Amino acid sequence: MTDQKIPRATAKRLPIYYRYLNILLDADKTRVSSTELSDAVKVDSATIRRDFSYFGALGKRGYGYDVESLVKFFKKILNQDRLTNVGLIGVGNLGHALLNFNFHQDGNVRISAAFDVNEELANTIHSGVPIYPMTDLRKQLEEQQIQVAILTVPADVAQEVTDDAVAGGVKGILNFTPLRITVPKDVRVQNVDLTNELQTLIYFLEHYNHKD
Amino acid sequence: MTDQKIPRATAKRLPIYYRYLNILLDADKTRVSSTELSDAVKVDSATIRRDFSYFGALGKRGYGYDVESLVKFFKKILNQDRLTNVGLIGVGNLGHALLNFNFHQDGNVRISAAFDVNEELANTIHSGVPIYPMTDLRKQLEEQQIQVAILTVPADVAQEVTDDAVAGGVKGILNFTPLRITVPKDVRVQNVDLTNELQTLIYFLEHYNHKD
DNA sequence: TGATAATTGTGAAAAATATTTGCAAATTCT
DNA sequence: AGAATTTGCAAATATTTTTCACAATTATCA
Repeated sequence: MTDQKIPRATAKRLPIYYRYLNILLDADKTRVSSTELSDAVKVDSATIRRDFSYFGALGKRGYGYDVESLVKFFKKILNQDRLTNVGLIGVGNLGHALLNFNFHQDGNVRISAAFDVNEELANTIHSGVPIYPMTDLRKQLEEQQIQVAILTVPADVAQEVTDDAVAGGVKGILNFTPLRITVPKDVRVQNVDLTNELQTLIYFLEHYNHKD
Repeated sequence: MTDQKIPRATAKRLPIYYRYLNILLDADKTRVSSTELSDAVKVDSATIRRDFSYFGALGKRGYGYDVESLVKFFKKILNQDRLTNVGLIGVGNLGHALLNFNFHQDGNVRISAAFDVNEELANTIHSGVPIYPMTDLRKQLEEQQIQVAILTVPADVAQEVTDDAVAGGVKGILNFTPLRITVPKDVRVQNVDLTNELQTLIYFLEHYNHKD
């Protein structure tokens, strides 16, 4: 919104930087150069400087970057400074695992509500997260002002559930279904298609014998 | 190996094409044109033809593509025609879910062995998959000729486990740990960093108000 | 203090990747 | 046979990402 468009490639590296910077912070390092970072995260130092530069001048020439302020900066950029509540839609196999999955290693993302069609699951609490019936999806999302949803429902209901979630105010969806859901253009979808990932992996395996 | 390098963007679209072609097949459609496909999968028809052309001349001018042979062809390309055995390393939350996860909707991928350090888990069977102690990792991978592994271990042991798996002959790793593991260049790693995906999603959410 | 070394930030070039155009060639359809 | 389709593909274009290269700035040390 405020800042200009950051390249997708850069955005994807931000969490990687952030993670390593935190390690440095824990190790009480006060400064770090792009070259040092480069070694650790396996990204060319020029690329790192370029990436950082999209956010302005974060470093000091002849010195490098101050670890603490860099962490603080990225914490803000990556919304790690406040809790983001996330809804989990579909408590099957995968959904269940994600309930237990420790998303908030660095303490910013929390699944605060889950939904399932299964009446028996509904109104119980799993891993500290209340599970609501699917019929309450929209209402609960609205009430709890949840803007991010993880979609782990069967493919055949993916679209209708999505529509419902969007109606409930969701603006970002982490989509684990193999379906390419359709959403209004102000809603962002990030697809995580595990089957697809495996297939692509196997494809490359069979057809090339090298990394890239 | 045999075929030349296919662009990553193309490779990622293959499963999408494949999925839709199967739908056509089920609906007893015998032919399809790139234009028709285009509508369905939301990819420009020229791009589709370009994509297909990497694999040779699959269609007939003036006619289009024969659905059945196309499906057959992609089935082979995507290794859907034979079972790929996969090892699951680390039966924690996520690992457990993946054991149950129906990877082989179209019947080609099967987790045939799982591994965990937990002595109590080892030597039991979960969801029909035998769980071996981590100490047997290399041996079992070798014996069962497993070339693909799903890595769902804690980050702090990710690298050593990887080394072990690679020693056991693994050529492809679906890496769920947040660590960027180091492997020989003939081993391919596909990273699935859920925390990262969520963070990136949230980042885009906060910073742009449009899809792309 | 002044010289030397380190390091950023960034314009511009280069490289990599991906899409689109345009059309000859082949095929079908009537 | 002639019109209408539709592929396959070379080449052009567009987009995205990385890298180069160096002035500007700051730190460090003799």
